[in-house]
Amino acid sequence: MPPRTYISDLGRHVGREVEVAGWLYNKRSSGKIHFLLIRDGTGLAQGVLVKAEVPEEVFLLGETVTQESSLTATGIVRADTRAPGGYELSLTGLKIVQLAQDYPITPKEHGTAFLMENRHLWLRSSRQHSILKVRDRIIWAVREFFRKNGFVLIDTPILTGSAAEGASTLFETQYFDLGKAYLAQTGQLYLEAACMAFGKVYCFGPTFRAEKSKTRRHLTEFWMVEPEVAFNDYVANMDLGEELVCYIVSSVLENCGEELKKLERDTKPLENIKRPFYRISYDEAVAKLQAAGSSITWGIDLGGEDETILTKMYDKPVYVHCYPKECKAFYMKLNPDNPKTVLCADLLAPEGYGEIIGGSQRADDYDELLSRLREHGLSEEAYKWYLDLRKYGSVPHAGFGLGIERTVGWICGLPHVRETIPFARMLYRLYP
RNA sequence: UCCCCGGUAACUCAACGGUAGAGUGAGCGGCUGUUAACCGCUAGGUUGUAGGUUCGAAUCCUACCCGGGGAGCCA
Repeated sequence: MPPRTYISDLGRHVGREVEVAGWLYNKRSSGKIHFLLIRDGTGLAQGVLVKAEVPEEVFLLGETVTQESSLTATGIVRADTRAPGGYELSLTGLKIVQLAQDYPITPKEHGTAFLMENRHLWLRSSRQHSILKVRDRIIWAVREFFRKNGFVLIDTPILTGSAAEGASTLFETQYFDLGKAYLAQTGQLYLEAACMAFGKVYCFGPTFRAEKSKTRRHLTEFWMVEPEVAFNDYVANMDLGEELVCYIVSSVLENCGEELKKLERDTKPLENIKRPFYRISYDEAVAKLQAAGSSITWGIDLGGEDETILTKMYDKPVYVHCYPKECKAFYMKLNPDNPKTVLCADLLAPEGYGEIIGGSQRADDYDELLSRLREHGLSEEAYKWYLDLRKYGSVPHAGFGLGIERTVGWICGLPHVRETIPFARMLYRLYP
């Protein structure tokens, strides 16, 4: 029996007979010669089946085998520039593991609604394969970055007893006899507790928003990484965000060149992602937007259109900091230089991809936090433990959340976040 | 929740008040180097649902259902 090999390793076996195991990606035939395009998850290889060179029954299997049938094939590895992947197999044997019938996704065009309905199969196509490999790399880069920089991973709860950011809509469930529980929309409050224990911490997990958002930038379930650092102010927080984003981008450029090429992503704008990024205050942003014709007035949040206008003025990500406090969550620290604003900073990705980071320095004074809780009409009892953190050795601290799917979408140059996660959860999609 | 767009063959679309059609996929046949292979033939439809207007509706009107995009909100 020839040795089993992954397609990505074929280059190490030129001239020798090997076995590959996978699925039929596509097939072309010319009567006395079949071209079987085989994928195994590591790559694509073309198997060439010549009538005169194999037993009759093997050649017939080449006619029978259908798109996405599972199979094993043996053959001699040859370098050939005509073949996708650079190597091809002169087939000596072929076995069908299971014969697929009427595979719904053909090599021709399909609409996204149909493809999303067949997401469990769509994952097999090369474009989706590339996107999810970039996602994998981004997640590894995030974990590497925090580990190298001395952060401790803290897993925060997904089931919580109260809303973290108040107004947003939460997914609700009944929690035994203790009443309603909610799916977490951030791990931040728990992370603040952990950063008082460990100094530098981060959490990384799924987060849930029951908002009825129907846009290319929203999912109801998405992944967010959130660092929190004791003794950092909002400026150091922006520094950390820049370092993280640069680390992610350079890791993708270094390791995913092939994937980005398949996605036809122009890597020039990504190669430009180096510190420092741009930083402007909310006040400056409003002035620039008004000059550019936006109808924004001081005191309201930037709209999607405003973000697009703003990011197109810059060739790198841009931080917008110190928003009016009315736009932002109760836990953000008031700006001592202008108490109408808070010490926050959102990072807008270039090329119109919008907000990928939202962060702030946190309110660390007991009385300030208490009055802000009351302003937002939140229960003091539910936040007792959170207030405790301001009673026992409170320190300045800051953190942010980075949205993984938006980051994947930006780096891959995709029009919609639904392709950046294996199984997207959206307003009208819970299947498959 | 609001605004805009759409729903015709398995898929992508055409037909725009007068006999529902093409390409792809599927099935059969041909072809020894194909690259979304190519060539020939065949099968495949209660036009999202329910009502209405009309001699006649895929087409016009109303309601509903299902999707897509955007607003708000956010990562």
